[in-house]
Amino acid sequence: MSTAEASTTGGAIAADDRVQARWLTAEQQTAWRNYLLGAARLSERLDADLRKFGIDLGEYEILVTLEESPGRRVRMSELADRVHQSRSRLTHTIARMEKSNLVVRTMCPSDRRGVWAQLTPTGFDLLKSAAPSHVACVRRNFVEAVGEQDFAVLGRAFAAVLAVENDD
Amino acid sequence: MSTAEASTTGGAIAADDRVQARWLTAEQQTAWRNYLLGAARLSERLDADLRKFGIDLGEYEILVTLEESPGRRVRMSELADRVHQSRSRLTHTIARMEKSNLVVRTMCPSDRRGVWAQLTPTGFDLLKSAAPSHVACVRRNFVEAVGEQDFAVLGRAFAAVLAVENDD
DNA sequence: AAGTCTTGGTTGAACTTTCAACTGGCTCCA
DNA sequence: TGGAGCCAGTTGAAAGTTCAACCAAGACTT
Repeated sequence: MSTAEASTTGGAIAADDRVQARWLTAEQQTAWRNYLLGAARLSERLDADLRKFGIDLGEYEILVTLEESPGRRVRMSELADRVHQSRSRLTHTIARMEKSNLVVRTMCPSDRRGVWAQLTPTGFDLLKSAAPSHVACVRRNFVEAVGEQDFAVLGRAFAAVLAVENDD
Repeated sequence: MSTAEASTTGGAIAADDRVQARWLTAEQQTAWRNYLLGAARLSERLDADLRKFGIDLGEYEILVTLEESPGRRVRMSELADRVHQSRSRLTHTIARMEKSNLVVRTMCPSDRRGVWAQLTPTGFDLLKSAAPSHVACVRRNFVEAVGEQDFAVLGRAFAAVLAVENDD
């Protein structure tokens, strides 16, 4: 990177207000902002697409995760991790989805604290009908927009983000 | 699965449920999921960092945008675009920030429909104190995790996402 | 076998975001 | 000059998310 310049991840703070720290270079700032904006737009578009089927991306991810799992069911806390939602949020979300008959909750026999979220036939049908449009949307707005090469880089990049050790 | 196989952006749908469509390859799926998960984790970490200062990423972006603008003020609807929030959401957010004295709203003389959101000295001070930690957090969890090279690619990639023409 | 600690999950209230309706000011054209 | 239509911004209720407190069951310790 070139030299560290005073700015607040962006514009210039008046000279006498400069702070001692390593800022981002102009290029890095641009990249960062492109990311912020691009990611926001992308999820807007995916949500808009899924809204036709009455769900949002979070719920779609739940359906996919369930569908992929043995018996089409997953325990709540594992599901929470896999779809990166808080336990509490997942409880509420699954409650809503249960009302729409997309999933059902059943007690887990081996661990009586546990609860399985299970995909229903209705949920599976919804997934089947939403998937083609959704995948097309991801391809069009992301994979193809970015290009195969860069898309692969992007995959690595976010794997690296995940790998950053963090004192959570 | 390696080549484009029946799946719901992910796992296998039973053979007799296959749908005609171009799915993602296994590598593309992995990349896509890394992105979904990585992006979620990243914003979690940035939010956690900013929470120390009593704001979230959305509010931080507002502060930065204002700070960078002539007179440290921007009209509501332009601000909404620049921080990719809906007009309505911005109204509520700015209302909250006004209560904390981070911004003030003033009538725009040239267009009497218009409203300026203006950064206050308090808001500016908060920005100054939050910025170093925030930027460090972005560097650590994103720029450096990903590496200079790939980070640049990422910038291009999301510019491409933004460039996808869309019948909004 | 009791005591404590941890884990899995839910609850409800507080807070934030979305959605649709609405006010009022600008524009343009007859 | 007076609509018709559009643009800027707000409003309040509904929907969704977060937060902290909670209950119940497993696990570990003695």
